[in-house]
Amino acid sequence: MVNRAAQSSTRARSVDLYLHALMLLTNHGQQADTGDVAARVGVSAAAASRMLKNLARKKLVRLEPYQGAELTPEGMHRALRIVRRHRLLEVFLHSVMGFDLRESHERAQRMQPTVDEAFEEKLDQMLGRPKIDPHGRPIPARNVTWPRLADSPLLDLPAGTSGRVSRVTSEDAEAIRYLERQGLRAGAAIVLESVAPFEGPVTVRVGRRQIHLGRRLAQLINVENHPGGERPARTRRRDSRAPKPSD
Amino acid sequence: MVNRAAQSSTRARSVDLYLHALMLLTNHGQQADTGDVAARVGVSAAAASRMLKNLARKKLVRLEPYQGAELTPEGMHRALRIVRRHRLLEVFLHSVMGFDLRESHERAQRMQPTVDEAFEEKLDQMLGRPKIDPHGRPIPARNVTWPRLADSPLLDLPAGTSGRVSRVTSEDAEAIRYLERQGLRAGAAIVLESVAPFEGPVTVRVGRRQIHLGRRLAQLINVENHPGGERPARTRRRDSRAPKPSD
DNA sequence: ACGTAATTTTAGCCGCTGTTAACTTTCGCG
DNA sequence: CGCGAAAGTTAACAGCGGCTAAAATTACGT
Repeated sequence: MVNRAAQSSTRARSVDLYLHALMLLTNHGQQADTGDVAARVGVSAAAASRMLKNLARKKLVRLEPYQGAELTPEGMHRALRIVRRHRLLEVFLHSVMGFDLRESHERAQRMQPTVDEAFEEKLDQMLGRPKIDPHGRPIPARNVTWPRLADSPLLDLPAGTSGRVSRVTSEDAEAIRYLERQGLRAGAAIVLESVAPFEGPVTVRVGRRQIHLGRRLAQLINVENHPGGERPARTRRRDSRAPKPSD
Repeated sequence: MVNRAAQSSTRARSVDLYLHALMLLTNHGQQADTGDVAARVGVSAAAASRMLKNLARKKLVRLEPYQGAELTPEGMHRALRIVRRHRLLEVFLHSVMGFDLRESHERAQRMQPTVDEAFEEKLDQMLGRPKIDPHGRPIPARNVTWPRLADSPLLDLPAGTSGRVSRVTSEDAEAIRYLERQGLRAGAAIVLESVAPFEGPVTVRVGRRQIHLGRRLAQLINVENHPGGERPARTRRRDSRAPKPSD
């Protein structure tokens, strides 16, 4: 009748936001500076500065005052778990609940602290152990490593290659939507017809349409690998509709 | 790129816990006293006392110091919305995610603050607008009123009546499980054979089994109404498996 | 009826995380 | 090279919500 023990954990929420932000800001090797972190988390620079110091004290972050911060291996591990949960939530919110990308992101943010081991596992299972989120970004695996995705950036391929779009990865909803309207969505058959030199436009064929894209947009497109010369015939990915992410 | 506005609400969580507790403790008319509230929410009496004062200041609760408290109409309204969300979450967690009753309850508690209008509606929709939670308790309707349930407590019926179990309502998981094992679960055909006088045992028939129940257990059972003399043939309710609630 | 036990309330404290305002460090440019 | 703006850090404060301890109130048994 008494229901102690029911209240428990909504503890340690905001730490997660900072780790998540750091992960995204530093995953290409650089350090993240306080301002960027603050902006990403949505708090004042003062708050971010202090939190970074806390995280440093907890050995989750290596901090060089006035210079920047980066995750320690320990912090990286924690952050990957957070990213995994966040992206699983996004898949759920988008594909199952039907929220658009922006809303899915925001709700995932809010729901994050309610996800624990068990929930994460059931969610993963229920969603069919997705490898990518609704933005086309990879979802860290259960062992908290990045999954091997069987695709490559379109621009890494030689002209003439044909394949199937695996995902369109961008934080800019407009960009995704534009490509979407051109038929460039996950699953679409595509032929890379030419790549103009000097950062010039890229020409691709989608169905019977020929499309010219700037490098920035072309960069967003990934195509499935088809190791030998076989037809691209693998299972098709989740589609990515709707607007504005940022994750 | 900056993602302000993403952080927003996990605000005002614990208030909800107190309102929920008050709703349950007072819904039979009585006042709730501080100790009960504290126990239910799982905090010290001091914490509960102060929170009750806050709620009184906000006009959500009418408080007689040292005596007890009850919800104002406004508070009742808020509480009903909370209960609605809690129970929808329980249905989701139990029926869709597969958590047992106890876990569903605890998780619902934690997830509560992440549910807003839109989420509530999608959830309700996705679950087929359930009228009862996994404990057999009614889920307040969208307009925040108790739903009319087409059933009656078994003990309100005259001996000889037959019907179909609509729900077994209890906070005691053991009780539910015991009845479960006797075949007394939602959907089961049941005949009320006799009710012994002087608070004596109740005899029911389930299938070809005859079962004798104490009044306390018998009280938990509700049977569907079948207005005229028609066979009970309505759509079967969700089943209620698993253990320990408290909600 | 009265004193003691139980309950409730108040007071004071803590930790967390946000803010603004002042101070410090860095860095680019004249 | 030095200076001022920009970026980062520290300080002081706020509000929430928990806790314990002490004070206040109520309630009950003899």
